[in-house]
Amino acid sequence: MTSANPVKKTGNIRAKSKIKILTAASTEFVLQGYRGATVQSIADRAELPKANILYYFKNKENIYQAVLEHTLEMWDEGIGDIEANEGPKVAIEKFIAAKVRMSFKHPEASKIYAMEIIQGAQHLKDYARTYQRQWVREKAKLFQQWIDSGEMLNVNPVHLIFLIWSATQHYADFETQILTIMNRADFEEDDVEQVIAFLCDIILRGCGLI
Amino acid sequence: MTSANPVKKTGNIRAKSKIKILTAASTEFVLQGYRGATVQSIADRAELPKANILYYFKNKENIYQAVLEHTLEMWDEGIGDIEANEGPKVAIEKFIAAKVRMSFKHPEASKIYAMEIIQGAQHLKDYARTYQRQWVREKAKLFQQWIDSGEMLNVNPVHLIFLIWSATQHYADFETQILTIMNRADFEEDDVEQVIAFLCDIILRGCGLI
DNA sequence: TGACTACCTGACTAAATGGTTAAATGGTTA
DNA sequence: TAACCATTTAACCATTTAGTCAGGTAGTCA
Repeated sequence: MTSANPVKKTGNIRAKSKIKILTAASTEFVLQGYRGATVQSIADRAELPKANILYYFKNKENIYQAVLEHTLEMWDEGIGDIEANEGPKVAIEKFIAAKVRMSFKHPEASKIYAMEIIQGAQHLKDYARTYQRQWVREKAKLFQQWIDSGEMLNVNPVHLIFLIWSATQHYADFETQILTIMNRADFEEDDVEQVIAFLCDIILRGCGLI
Repeated sequence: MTSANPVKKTGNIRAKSKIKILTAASTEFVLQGYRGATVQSIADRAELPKANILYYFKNKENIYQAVLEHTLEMWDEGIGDIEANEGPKVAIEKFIAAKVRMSFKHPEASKIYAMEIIQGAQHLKDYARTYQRQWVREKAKLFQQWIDSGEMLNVNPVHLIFLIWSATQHYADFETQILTIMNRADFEEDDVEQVIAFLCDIILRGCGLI
Protein backbone atom coordinates (compact mmCIF):
# COMPACT_ATOMS: atom_id res chain seq x y z
CA MET A 1 0.00 0.00 0.00
CA THR A 2 1.21 3.44 -0.87
CA SER A 3 0.40 6.65 0.90
CA ALA A 4 -2.15 7.27 -1.86
CA ASN A 5 -4.28 4.50 -0.39
CA PRO A 6 -7.79 5.90 0.08
CA VAL A 7 -8.19 4.20 3.49
CA LYS A 8 -7.05 6.78 5.97
CA LYS A 9 -5.23 5.32 8.95
CA THR A 10 -5.80 8.19 11.29
CA GLY A 11 -9.41 9.12 11.65
CA ASN A 12 -10.68 5.61 11.14
CA ILE A 13 -11.19 4.94 14.82
CA ARG A 14 -12.63 8.39 15.12
CA ALA A 15 -15.24 7.77 12.44
CA LYS A 16 -16.25 4.43 13.87
CA SER A 17 -16.58 5.73 17.41
CA LYS A 18 -18.58 8.70 16.26
CA ILE A 19 -21.08 6.51 14.42
CA LYS A 20 -21.40 4.25 17.46
CA ILE A 21 -22.05 7.25 19.67
CA LEU A 22 -24.51 8.88 17.27
CA THR A 23 -26.51 5.68 16.98
CA ALA A 24 -26.75 5.28 20.72
CA ALA A 25 -27.51 8.97 21.19
CA SER A 26 -30.24 8.86 18.57
CA THR A 27 -32.04 6.11 20.43
CA GLU A 28 -31.66 7.82 23.78
CA PHE A 29 -32.90 11.16 22.47
CA VAL A 30 -36.00 9.52 21.02
CA LEU A 31 -36.71 7.51 24.14
CA GLN A 32 -35.99 10.18 26.74
CA GLY A 33 -35.98 13.53 24.95
CA TYR A 34 -33.05 15.93 24.86
CA ARG A 35 -32.95 16.67 28.56
CA GLY A 36 -33.88 13.16 29.62
CA ALA A 37 -31.09 11.55 27.65
CA THR A 38 -28.00 11.82 29.85
CA VAL A 39 -24.45 11.60 28.61
CA GLN A 40 -24.13 8.61 30.91
CA SER A 41 -27.12 6.85 29.37
CA ILE A 42 -25.72 7.43 25.89
CA ALA A 43 -22.37 6.10 27.08
CA ASP A 44 -24.02 2.99 28.53
CA ARG A 45 -25.90 2.30 25.34
CA ALA A 46 -22.77 2.81 23.24
CA GLU A 47 -20.80 0.67 25.71
CA LEU A 48 -18.17 3.33 26.17
CA PRO A 49 -17.08 5.30 29.20
CA LYS A 50 -18.72 8.67 29.56
CA ALA A 51 -15.47 10.57 29.29
CA ASN A 52 -14.89 8.94 25.94
CA ILE A 53 -18.14 10.34 24.62
CA LEU A 54 -17.03 13.79 25.65
CA TYR A 55 -13.67 13.23 24.04
CA TYR A 56 -15.37 12.96 20.64
CA PHE A 57 -18.10 15.54 21.17
CA LYS A 58 -17.35 18.70 23.12
CA ASN A 59 -20.69 18.60 24.94
CA LYS A 60 -24.21 17.21 24.90
CA GLU A 61 -25.61 19.96 22.70
CA ASN A 62 -22.95 19.03 20.21
CA ILE A 63 -24.01 15.39 20.17
CA TYR A 64 -27.58 16.44 19.53
CA GLN A 65 -26.59 18.71 16.65
CA ALA A 66 -24.63 15.88 15.10
CA VAL A 67 -27.53 13.46 15.49
CA LEU A 68 -29.86 15.95 13.86
CA GLU A 69 -27.53 16.57 10.91
CA HIS A 70 -26.89 12.88 10.45
CA THR A 71 -30.63 12.23 10.52
CA LEU A 72 -31.55 14.89 8.00
CA GLU A 73 -28.81 13.79 5.67
CA MET A 74 -29.93 10.18 5.71
CA TRP A 75 -33.56 11.12 5.32
CA ASP A 76 -32.98 13.44 2.38
CA GLU A 77 -30.88 10.81 0.69
CA GLY A 78 -33.52 8.10 0.95
CA ILE A 79 -36.54 10.18 0.06
CA GLY A 80 -35.73 10.83 -3.53
CA ASP A 81 -37.73 13.59 -5.08
CA ILE A 82 -40.81 14.51 -7.07
CA GLU A 83 -39.69 14.26 -10.66
CA ALA A 84 -41.11 16.64 -13.26
CA ASN A 85 -40.70 14.50 -16.34
CA GLU A 86 -42.76 11.49 -15.29
CA GLY A 87 -46.18 13.05 -14.98
CA PRO A 88 -48.11 13.45 -11.74
CA LYS A 89 -49.26 9.86 -11.27
CA VAL A 90 -45.85 8.21 -11.33
CA ALA A 91 -44.20 11.11 -9.52
CA ILE A 92 -46.61 10.99 -6.60
CA GLU A 93 -46.56 7.19 -6.47
CA LYS A 94 -42.78 7.11 -6.31
CA PHE A 95 -42.64 9.80 -3.68
CA ILE A 96 -45.22 8.13 -1.44
CA ALA A 97 -43.50 4.78 -1.78
CA ALA A 98 -40.10 6.22 -0.91
CA LYS A 99 -41.42 8.05 2.14
CA VAL A 100 -43.33 5.07 3.45
CA ARG A 101 -40.31 2.80 3.00
CA MET A 102 -38.12 5.27 4.85
CA SER A 103 -40.66 5.54 7.64
CA PHE A 104 -40.71 1.82 8.21
CA LYS A 105 -36.97 1.43 7.80
CA HIS A 106 -35.80 4.35 9.95
CA PRO A 107 -38.57 5.34 12.34
CA GLU A 108 -36.13 6.88 14.83
CA ALA A 109 -34.99 9.36 12.22
CA SER A 110 -38.52 10.54 11.65
CA LYS A 111 -39.17 10.61 15.40
CA ILE A 112 -36.16 12.75 16.18
CA TYR A 113 -37.24 15.15 13.51
CA ALA A 114 -40.86 15.19 14.67
CA MET A 115 -39.90 15.89 18.28
CA GLU A 116 -37.68 18.72 17.21
CA ILE A 117 -40.49 20.35 15.22
CA ILE A 118 -43.13 19.80 17.90
CA GLN A 119 -40.92 21.47 20.48
CA GLY A 120 -40.56 24.54 18.30
CA ALA A 121 -37.75 23.60 15.90
CA GLN A 122 -35.15 25.59 17.82
CA HIS A 123 -32.37 23.78 16.00
CA LEU A 124 -34.06 23.66 12.60
CA LYS A 125 -35.43 27.15 12.04
CA ASP A 126 -32.94 27.85 9.30
CA TYR A 127 -33.43 24.50 7.66
CA ALA A 128 -37.18 25.07 7.29
CA ARG A 129 -36.84 28.71 6.37
CA THR A 130 -34.41 28.18 3.55
CA TYR A 131 -34.06 24.68 2.25
CA GLN A 132 -37.54 23.28 2.98
CA ARG A 133 -39.56 26.34 2.02
CA GLN A 134 -37.72 26.45 -1.28
CA TRP A 135 -38.38 22.77 -1.91
CA VAL A 136 -42.10 23.12 -1.22
CA ARG A 137 -42.37 26.14 -3.51
CA GLU A 138 -40.65 24.32 -6.33
CA LYS A 139 -42.83 21.24 -6.04
CA ALA A 140 -45.98 23.30 -5.60
CA LYS A 141 -45.18 25.08 -8.82
CA LEU A 142 -44.74 21.74 -10.54
CA PHE A 143 -48.11 20.51 -9.28
CA GLN A 144 -49.68 23.75 -10.44
CA GLN A 145 -48.36 23.17 -13.95
CA TRP A 146 -49.91 19.73 -13.97
CA ILE A 147 -53.17 21.23 -12.76
CA ASP A 148 -53.09 23.98 -15.38
CA SER A 149 -52.42 21.50 -18.15
CA GLY A 150 -55.37 19.41 -16.96
CA GLU A 151 -53.22 16.46 -15.95
CA MET A 152 -54.61 16.48 -12.42
CA LEU A 153 -57.53 18.01 -10.53
CA ASN A 154 -57.31 21.44 -8.96
CA VAL A 155 -56.18 20.65 -5.44
CA ASN A 156 -54.04 22.93 -3.30
CA PRO A 157 -50.47 21.81 -4.03
CA VAL A 158 -48.98 22.95 -0.71
CA HIS A 159 -51.60 21.15 1.34
CA LEU A 160 -51.15 18.11 -0.87
CA ILE A 161 -47.50 18.04 0.12
CA PHE A 162 -48.42 18.37 3.79
CA LEU A 163 -50.89 15.51 3.39
CA ILE A 164 -48.31 13.20 1.88
CA TRP A 165 -45.76 14.12 4.54
CA SER A 166 -48.13 13.55 7.41
CA ALA A 167 -49.74 10.36 6.15
CA THR A 168 -46.42 8.67 5.44
CA GLN A 169 -44.48 9.79 8.49
CA HIS A 170 -47.34 8.81 10.72
CA TYR A 171 -46.26 5.18 10.43
CA ALA A 172 -42.86 6.06 11.84
CA ASP A 173 -43.79 8.59 14.50
CA PHE A 174 -46.86 6.80 15.83
CA GLU A 175 -45.60 3.28 15.29
CA THR A 176 -46.22 2.41 18.95
CA GLN A 177 -49.85 3.44 18.75
CA ILE A 178 -50.42 1.76 15.40
CA LEU A 179 -48.88 -1.52 16.52
CA THR A 180 -50.92 -1.50 19.70
CA ILE A 181 -54.16 -0.80 17.87
CA MET A 182 -53.42 -3.44 15.24
CA ASN A 183 -52.46 -5.77 18.08
CA ARG A 184 -49.09 -6.59 16.58
CA ALA A 185 -45.60 -6.88 17.97
CA ASP A 186 -43.84 -5.74 14.81
CA PHE A 187 -44.46 -4.65 11.27
CA GLU A 188 -43.78 -7.05 8.42
CA GLU A 189 -42.74 -6.60 4.82
CA ASP A 190 -46.36 -6.95 3.69
CA ASP A 191 -47.48 -4.05 5.85
CA VAL A 192 -45.18 -1.67 4.03
CA GLU A 193 -46.53 -2.59 0.64
CA GLN A 194 -50.11 -2.51 1.89
CA VAL A 195 -49.67 1.00 3.27
CA ILE A 196 -48.09 2.17 0.02
CA ALA A 197 -50.95 0.69 -1.97
CA PHE A 198 -53.57 2.21 0.33
CA LEU A 199 -52.09 5.71 0.33
CA CYS A 200 -51.46 5.73 -3.42
CA ASP A 201 -55.01 4.56 -4.01
CA ILE A 202 -56.66 7.23 -1.89
CA ILE A 203 -54.40 10.12 -2.78
CA LEU A 204 -54.15 9.45 -6.50
CA ARG A 205 -57.90 9.08 -6.74
CA GLY A 206 -58.24 12.18 -4.60
CA CYS A 207 -56.19 14.05 -7.19
CA GLY A 208 -58.17 12.62 -10.08
CA LEU A 209 -55.27 10.46 -11.26
CA ILE A 210 -57.00 7.08 -11.22
CA MET B 1 -76.73 32.44 50.33
CA THR B 2 -77.49 29.20 52.07
CA SER B 3 -75.20 26.29 52.63
CA ALA B 4 -76.96 24.63 49.71
CA ASN B 5 -75.29 27.11 47.37
CA PRO B 6 -73.69 25.11 44.58
CA VAL B 7 -70.54 27.23 44.65
CA LYS B 8 -68.25 25.43 47.05
CA LYS B 9 -66.21 27.77 49.21
CA THR B 10 -63.54 25.29 50.06
CA GLY B 11 -61.94 23.73 47.03
CA ASN B 12 -62.49 26.78 44.90
CA ILE B 13 -58.97 28.07 45.31
CA ARG B 14 -57.78 24.53 44.89
CA ALA B 15 -59.51 24.11 41.53
CA LYS B 16 -58.30 27.48 40.26
CA SER B 17 -54.71 26.86 41.32
CA LYS B 18 -54.71 23.43 39.77
CA ILE B 19 -55.92 24.74 36.42
CA LYS B 20 -53.32 27.49 36.52
CA ILE B 21 -50.60 24.95 37.22
CA LEU B 22 -51.80 22.47 34.61
CA THR B 23 -51.87 25.17 31.96
CA ALA B 24 -48.36 26.29 32.73
CA ALA B 25 -47.15 22.70 32.99
CA SER B 26 -48.72 21.81 29.66
CA THR B 27 -46.79 24.56 27.92
CA GLU B 28 -43.54 23.65 29.64
CA PHE B 29 -43.87 19.96 28.84
CA VAL B 30 -44.45 20.72 25.18
CA LEU B 31 -41.60 23.20 24.98
CA GLN B 32 -39.02 21.29 27.01
CA GLY B 33 -40.21 17.69 27.23
CA TYR B 34 -40.89 15.85 30.46
CA ARG B 35 -37.38 15.89 31.79
CA GLY B 36 -36.59 19.35 30.50
CA ALA B 37 -39.57 20.98 32.14
CA THR B 38 -38.47 21.69 35.70
CA VAL B 39 -40.82 22.22 38.61
CA GLN B 40 -39.23 25.64 38.91
CA SER B 41 -39.94 26.52 35.28
CA ILE B 42 -43.56 25.45 35.70
CA ALA B 43 -43.74 27.55 38.86
CA ASP B 44 -42.29 30.57 37.09
CA ARG B 45 -44.76 30.26 34.23
CA ALA B 46 -47.67 29.85 36.65
CA GLU B 47 -46.32 32.76 38.73
CA LEU B 48 -46.34 30.72 41.92
CA PRO B 49 -43.56 29.63 44.25
CA LYS B 50 -42.22 26.17 43.56
CA ALA B 51 -43.30 24.80 46.92
CA ASN B 52 -46.85 25.79 46.13
CA ILE B 53 -46.83 23.64 43.00
CA LEU B 54 -45.73 20.69 45.10
CA TYR B 55 -48.43 21.43 47.61
CA TYR B 56 -51.07 20.75 44.98
CA PHE B 57 -49.31 17.92 43.17
CA LYS B 58 -47.26 15.43 45.14
CA ASN B 59 -44.49 15.38 42.55
CA LYS B 60 -43.55 16.13 38.96
CA GLU B 61 -44.72 12.77 37.65
CA ASN B 62 -48.08 13.57 39.19
CA ILE B 63 -48.31 16.89 37.37
CA TYR B 64 -47.57 15.14 34.10
CA GLN B 65 -50.23 12.50 34.67
CA ALA B 66 -52.77 15.22 35.42
CA VAL B 67 -51.80 17.15 32.29
CA LEU B 68 -52.17 14.00 30.20
CA GLU B 69 -55.59 13.16 31.62
CA HIS B 70 -56.78 16.72 31.26
CA THR B 71 -55.58 16.74 27.66
CA LEU B 72 -57.20 13.46 26.65
CA GLU B 73 -60.46 14.44 28.27
CA MET B 74 -60.63 17.74 26.43
CA TRP B 75 -59.61 16.16 23.15
CA ASP B 76 -62.16 13.37 23.31
CA GLU B 77 -64.86 15.84 24.17
CA GLY B 78 -64.16 18.08 21.19
CA ILE B 79 -63.64 15.38 18.59
CA GLY B 80 -67.16 14.11 18.39
CA ASP B 81 -67.49 10.77 16.69
CA ILE B 82 -68.17 8.96 13.44
CA GLU B 83 -71.92 8.57 13.36
CA ALA B 84 -73.46 5.48 11.79
CA ASN B 85 -76.81 6.90 10.76
CA GLU B 86 -75.60 9.72 8.50
CA GLY B 87 -73.93 7.74 5.77
CA PRO B 88 -70.20 7.78 5.04
CA LYS B 89 -69.95 11.14 3.30
CA VAL B 90 -71.42 13.27 6.09
CA ALA B 91 -69.83 11.16 8.80
CA ILE B 92 -66.33 11.53 7.41
CA GLU B 93 -66.84 15.22 6.66
CA LYS B 94 -67.97 15.94 10.20
CA PHE B 95 -65.15 13.95 11.70
CA ILE B 96 -62.47 15.64 9.61
CA ALA B 97 -63.90 19.07 10.36
CA ALA B 98 -63.99 18.42 14.11
CA LYS B 99 -60.43 17.12 14.20
CA VAL B 100 -59.05 19.99 12.14
CA ARG B 101 -60.85 22.56 14.31
CA MET B 102 -59.46 20.95 17.46
CA SER B 103 -55.97 20.88 15.98
CA PHE B 104 -56.02 24.59 15.26
CA LYS B 105 -57.70 25.47 18.55
CA HIS B 106 -55.62 23.33 20.91
CA PRO B 107 -52.35 22.48 19.27
CA GLU B 108 -50.59 21.93 22.61
CA ALA B 109 -53.01 19.14 23.46
CA SER B 110 -52.16 17.31 20.27
CA LYS B 111 -48.47 17.99 20.79
CA ILE B 112 -48.39 16.57 24.30
CA TYR B 113 -50.14 13.50 23.05
CA ALA B 114 -47.85 13.14 20.04
CA MET B 115 -44.70 13.39 22.13
CA GLU B 116 -45.99 10.80 24.53
CA ILE B 117 -46.65 8.35 21.68
CA ILE B 118 -43.38 9.04 19.91
CA GLN B 119 -41.43 8.34 23.10
CA GLY B 120 -43.10 4.97 23.47
CA ALA B 121 -46.41 5.82 25.14
CA GLN B 122 -45.20 4.73 28.57
CA HIS B 123 -48.10 6.54 30.22
CA LEU B 124 -50.71 5.62 27.62
CA LYS B 125 -50.22 1.91 26.95
CA ASP B 126 -53.50 1.02 28.61
CA TYR B 127 -55.39 3.81 26.92
CA ALA B 128 -54.38 2.59 23.46
CA ARG B 129 -54.77 -1.09 24.31
CA THR B 130 -58.30 -0.82 25.61
CA TYR B 131 -60.16 2.34 24.74
CA GLN B 132 -58.54 3.28 21.44
CA ARG B 133 -58.26 -0.20 19.96
CA GLN B 134 -61.92 -0.75 20.68
CA TRP B 135 -62.88 2.54 19.08
CA VAL B 136 -60.93 1.78 15.91
CA ARG B 137 -62.48 -1.70 15.62
CA GLU B 138 -65.96 -0.30 15.98
CA LYS B 139 -65.46 2.37 13.37
CA ALA B 140 -63.67 -0.01 11.03
CA LYS B 141 -66.64 -2.32 11.19
CA LEU B 142 -68.91 0.59 10.36
CA PHE B 143 -66.80 1.52 7.32
CA GLN B 144 -66.83 -2.11 6.24
CA GLN B 145 -70.62 -2.12 6.29
CA TRP B 146 -70.67 0.95 4.09
CA ILE B 147 -68.21 -0.75 1.75
CA ASP B 148 -70.22 -3.97 1.66
CA SER B 149 -73.41 -2.08 0.90
CA GLY B 150 -71.67 -0.28 -1.96
CA GLU B 151 -71.91 3.15 -0.31
CA MET B 152 -68.17 3.66 -0.54
CA LEU B 153 -65.18 2.15 -2.33
CA ASN B 154 -63.26 -0.76 -0.91
CA VAL B 155 -60.49 0.97 1.00
CA ASN B 156 -58.86 -0.42 4.13
CA PRO B 157 -60.90 1.09 7.00
CA VAL B 158 -58.15 0.96 9.62
CA HIS B 159 -55.67 2.73 7.39
CA LEU B 160 -58.34 5.23 6.49
CA ILE B 161 -58.68 6.11 10.16
CA PHE B 162 -54.90 6.46 10.46
CA LEU B 163 -54.90 8.71 7.42
CA ILE B 164 -57.54 11.02 8.87
CA TRP B 165 -55.78 11.14 12.22
CA SER B 166 -52.40 11.94 10.74
CA ALA B 167 -53.55 14.47 8.17
CA THR B 168 -55.59 16.46 10.67
CA GLN B 169 -53.23 16.38 13.65
CA HIS B 170 -50.36 17.36 11.41
CA TYR B 171 -51.57 20.97 11.52
CA ALA B 172 -51.26 20.96 15.30
CA ASP B 173 -48.07 18.98 15.79
CA PHE B 174 -46.11 20.50 12.93
CA GLU B 175 -47.58 23.97 13.17
CA THR B 176 -44.12 25.52 13.50
CA GLN B 177 -42.91 23.92 10.30
CA ILE B 178 -46.08 24.70 8.39
CA LEU B 179 -46.09 28.34 9.42
CA THR B 180 -42.45 28.70 8.48
CA ILE B 181 -42.93 27.10 5.09
CA MET B 182 -46.04 29.18 4.40
CA ASN B 183 -44.09 32.22 5.60
CA ARG B 184 -46.77 33.20 8.10
CA ALA B 185 -46.71 34.33 11.72
CA ASP B 186 -50.04 32.82 12.67
CA PHE B 187 -52.96 30.89 11.28
CA GLU B 188 -56.21 32.67 10.51
CA GLU B 189 -59.84 31.59 10.49
CA ASP B 190 -59.70 31.11 6.72
CA ASP B 191 -56.88 28.62 6.97
CA VAL B 192 -58.95 26.31 9.10
CA GLU B 193 -61.81 26.20 6.61
CA GLN B 194 -59.42 25.84 3.70
CA VAL B 195 -57.73 22.85 5.28
CA ILE B 196 -61.09 21.24 6.05
CA ALA B 197 -62.21 21.76 2.46
CA PHE B 198 -58.97 20.41 1.06
CA LEU B 199 -58.90 17.27 3.21
CA CYS B 200 -62.58 16.51 2.67
CA ASP B 201 -62.12 16.95 -1.05
CA ILE B 202 -59.17 14.58 -1.37
CA ILE B 203 -60.30 11.96 1.12
CA LEU B 204 -63.94 11.83 0.09
CA ARG B 205 -62.98 11.52 -3.56
CA GLY B 206 -60.38 8.97 -2.52
CA CYS B 207 -63.17 6.93 -0.98
CA GLY B 208 -65.40 7.35 -3.99
CA LEU B 209 -67.80 9.61 -2.14
CA ILE B 210 -67.73 12.60 -4.48
C1' DT C 1 13.49 2.32 18.10
C1' DG C 2 12.16 6.57 19.82
C1' DA C 3 9.25 10.41 19.60
C1' DC C 4 4.89 12.09 18.63
C1' DT C 5 0.16 12.17 18.51
C1' DA C 6 -4.35 10.23 18.96
C1' DC C 7 -7.09 7.87 22.01
C1' DC C 8 -8.91 6.38 26.60
C1' DT C 9 -10.70 6.77 31.31
C1' DG C 10 -11.25 7.07 36.60
C1' DA C 11 -11.79 10.58 39.70
C1' DC C 12 -13.40 14.92 40.61
C1' DT C 13 -16.35 19.39 40.83
C1' DA C 14 -19.86 22.88 40.50
C1' DA C 15 -24.40 23.60 39.42
C1' DA C 16 -29.10 22.29 38.97
C1' DT C 17 -33.04 19.94 40.46
C1' DG C 18 -36.81 17.26 42.86
C1' DG C 19 -38.64 17.09 46.96
C1' DT C 20 -39.08 18.09 52.37
C1' DT C 21 -40.00 20.73 56.37
C1' DA C 22 -41.52 23.88 59.50
C1' DA C 23 -43.32 28.00 60.42
C1' DA C 24 -46.50 31.72 59.01
C1' DT C 25 -50.86 33.44 57.06
C1' DG C 26 -55.62 33.58 55.89
C1' DG C 27 -60.24 32.07 55.76
C1' DT C 28 -64.42 29.58 57.90
C1' DT C 29 -67.54 28.24 61.21
C1' DA C 30 -69.49 27.15 65.78
C1' DT D 1 -63.66 35.20 69.33
C1' DA D 2 -61.35 30.87 69.29
C1' DA D 3 -60.34 26.68 67.25
C1' DC D 4 -59.52 24.55 63.02
C1' DC D 5 -58.10 23.68 58.51
C1' DA D 6 -56.34 25.10 53.91
C1' DT D 7 -52.86 27.66 51.80
C1' DT D 8 -48.40 29.90 51.21
C1' DT D 9 -43.51 30.20 51.33
C1' DA D 10 -38.43 30.49 52.50
C1' DA D 11 -34.82 27.65 53.64
C1' DC D 12 -32.84 23.40 53.30
C1' DC D 13 -31.06 18.71 51.62
C1' DA D 14 -29.79 14.62 48.86
C1' DT D 15 -29.05 13.32 44.38
C1' DT D 16 -28.13 13.71 39.67
C1' DT D 17 -25.70 15.53 35.89
C1' DA D 18 -22.63 18.02 32.50
C1' DG D 19 -18.28 18.84 31.99
C1' DT D 20 -12.95 18.91 33.45
C1' DC D 21 -8.53 17.06 34.16
C1' DA D 22 -4.49 14.62 34.65
C1' DG D 23 -2.33 10.64 33.87
C1' DG D 24 -2.33 6.73 31.22
C1' DT D 25 -2.14 3.48 26.67
C1' DA D 26 -1.77 2.42 21.91
C1' DG D 27 -0.94 3.34 17.21
C1' DT D 28 2.08 5.78 13.56
C1' DC D 29 5.85 7.48 11.21
C1' DA D 30 10.71 9.02 10.45
